[in-house]
Amino acid sequence: MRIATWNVNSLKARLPRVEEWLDYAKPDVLCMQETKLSDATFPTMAFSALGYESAHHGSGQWNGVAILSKVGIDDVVDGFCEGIEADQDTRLISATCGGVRISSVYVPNGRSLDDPHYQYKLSWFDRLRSHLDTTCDPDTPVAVCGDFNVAPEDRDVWDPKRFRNTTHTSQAERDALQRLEDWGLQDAFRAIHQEDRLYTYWDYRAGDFHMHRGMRIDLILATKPLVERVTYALVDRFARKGKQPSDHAPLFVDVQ
DNA sequence: ATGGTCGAGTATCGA
Repeated sequence: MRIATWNVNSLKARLPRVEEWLDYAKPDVLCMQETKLSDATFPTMAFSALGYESAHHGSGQWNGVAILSKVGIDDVVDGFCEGIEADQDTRLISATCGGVRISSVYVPNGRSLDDPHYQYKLSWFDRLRSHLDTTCDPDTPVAVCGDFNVAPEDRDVWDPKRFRNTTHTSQAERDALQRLEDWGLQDAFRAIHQEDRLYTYWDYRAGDFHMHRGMRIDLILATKPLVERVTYALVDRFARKGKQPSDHAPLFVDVQ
């Protein structure tokens, strides 16, 4: 089973590239973020034509998350579960696919350390942890996939010095990510790859992609019973090249 | 040393 995640940065702008990628990468499950679509404009038929069932949670213009699946898509939940303060944005959708509880997450960017969105980001992480506490069991297969807008370690950004006193690398953000790992999630990509300079996001500006100036902020976090089944993991840099790419590359893991 | 691009929508904001 191949589980993938991709921040597509507008599914309207990206649909041809997503269709192309589904055709050759053949994921069983694809989590998408930043669809920037309402549920009414989500291209359900385009994906069903390729053999995928889908679930989308979006309000249009900003954010928006989706799950595509060839292995079933059951018990869909939009956003945080009951009992947790509702999110102002559409950043989380969860479903059970092929026996795995899958979430597609788009963690708030944070903007800057003194911006209210930074506190929103930290609060969002804590609510995600509470959501997992309430809805999932770390002794079962769970995958939380998406754009976390946090580089877990300094080696996950191209130049750590440039990221001091900015979002994506601050201790509070990394602590929030660690609390998800404390619950029972592991970085499935790192289970396979220990090398540096492996990124998932490159700014459109300044030729950052070609200069290898990237960040590893898209993650597949998996519980122990799932991460033990991972046989292969890849960031598909090919999808960041060519015509009208997203600024993120897709990431996937294969599980036995 | 700084900024360099996209995509939202159609002036700027967000990333």
